[in-house]
Amino acid sequence: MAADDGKKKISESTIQRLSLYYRVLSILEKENIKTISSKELAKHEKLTPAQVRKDLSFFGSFGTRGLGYPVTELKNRIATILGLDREWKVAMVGVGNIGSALVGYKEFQRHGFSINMIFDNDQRKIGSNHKGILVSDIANLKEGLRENNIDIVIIAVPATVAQYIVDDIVEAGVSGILNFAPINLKVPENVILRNENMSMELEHISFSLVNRESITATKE
Amino acid sequence: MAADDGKKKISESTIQRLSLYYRVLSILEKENIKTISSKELAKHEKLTPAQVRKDLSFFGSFGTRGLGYPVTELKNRIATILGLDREWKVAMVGVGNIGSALVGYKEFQRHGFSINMIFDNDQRKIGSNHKGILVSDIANLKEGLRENNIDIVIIAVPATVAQYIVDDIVEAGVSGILNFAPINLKVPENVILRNENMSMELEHISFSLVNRESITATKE
DNA sequence: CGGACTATGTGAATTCATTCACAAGTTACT
DNA sequence: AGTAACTTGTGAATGAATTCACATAGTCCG
Repeated sequence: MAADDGKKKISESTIQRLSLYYRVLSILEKENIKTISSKELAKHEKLTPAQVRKDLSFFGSFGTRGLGYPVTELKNRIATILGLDREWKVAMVGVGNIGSALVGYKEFQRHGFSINMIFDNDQRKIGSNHKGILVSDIANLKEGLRENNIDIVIIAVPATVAQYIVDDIVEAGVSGILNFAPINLKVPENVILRNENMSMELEHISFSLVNRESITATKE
Repeated sequence: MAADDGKKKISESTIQRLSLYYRVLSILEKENIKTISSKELAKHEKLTPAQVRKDLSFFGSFGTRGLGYPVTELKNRIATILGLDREWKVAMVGVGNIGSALVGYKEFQRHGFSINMIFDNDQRKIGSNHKGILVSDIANLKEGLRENNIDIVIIAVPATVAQYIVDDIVEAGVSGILNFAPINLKVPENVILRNENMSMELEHISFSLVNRESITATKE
């Protein structure tokens, strides 16, 4: 069971699916369901049972043959794997439309991400209170992040300035960044950068609708 | 049905990357750059030149050997492929934190997605104006979507009610749905459903940070 | 106009991810 | 205790996506 130090390469998609499992398991736990099979779990997220088992097997063997997986325990194990068993200190840079919405997004808190700093460059916002958090001047970004030991920064600023801000964040020693600006940012390779591009999903829908039309045209 | 005319199967990730190319090309066009090689294009999004060429080759051959791709033309071609050369009528369901932010999100407009209906169930919001759009009663969802020929609906409601709303949307004949609620929704297979799960990316960062620690610990 | 470059487009090779299939462990029931 | 029914965990097989490598086709410049 302690086969941890072997550097297995876990695929991106496996990690994404762990998030999904975690979500489902949380719901099942609330419904007081004690045990779930890979088959059932798979059905909840439209995956195959084999995939569920393979994903989990990268991290250990959590199930009982003939029975399935213990819901609460598996949920907790996944929480540990994903690092959700701790509180992450998060800062938001930019409280425009998106930034402001994310500060109030309950789902983040629920998973252990607590946003407790906000930065902006708008003089009208600086010093004001946003959902109980004081908005700091972005001029103090670097020191602010350092002094508060921020783990992760969420960037919700215009694409044009995002790179400058990232540079500061990196200099401040933060090594997890979630970027909402629609641009590809450069960071040193020891920094984890993930991008959230909301237009992309809409464009995917658009693509699918257009390509589906040939089928629709021939009538159902 | 009829349309099995040797249709190439385009992978999810190719489509995602087309969005990225589109984004880069738009910027290049503004910078008045006329031509770009697969190598340069790849560099902008940290991909390989071969991947860029392969992706594009699924849709035709747009480049000139020895020179590269014509920026504006390629951009327009991709727009056509992705269906961004038209105006999509979008409705937002739920104007809480997230919904409200997305209604004001400029990036959507820029890509041809114009949100021109909003639905909510909160009496205090119904009838009010949100960034110039009248908030309608969600009780009228089905008729509203039909009457206004909505193409795509964005769901930003609590997970607990999301499925009911999706059922209505589907019944209204809408066949593109972007879901922000953290739950897996069921739709008929002719409906395009995509999910945007913002916690997922944060959890990915969290995972990477935790797993990086072992490396950081042993290395330098 | 010709030769040196440059860069595409694409089958073939390779790498990576998913699914299959089955031995092995566990339960439930008689 | 024996057996039928489940379900995991995992190598092996399959399938998908990425990268390689090169023939092909154009550019550029003296």
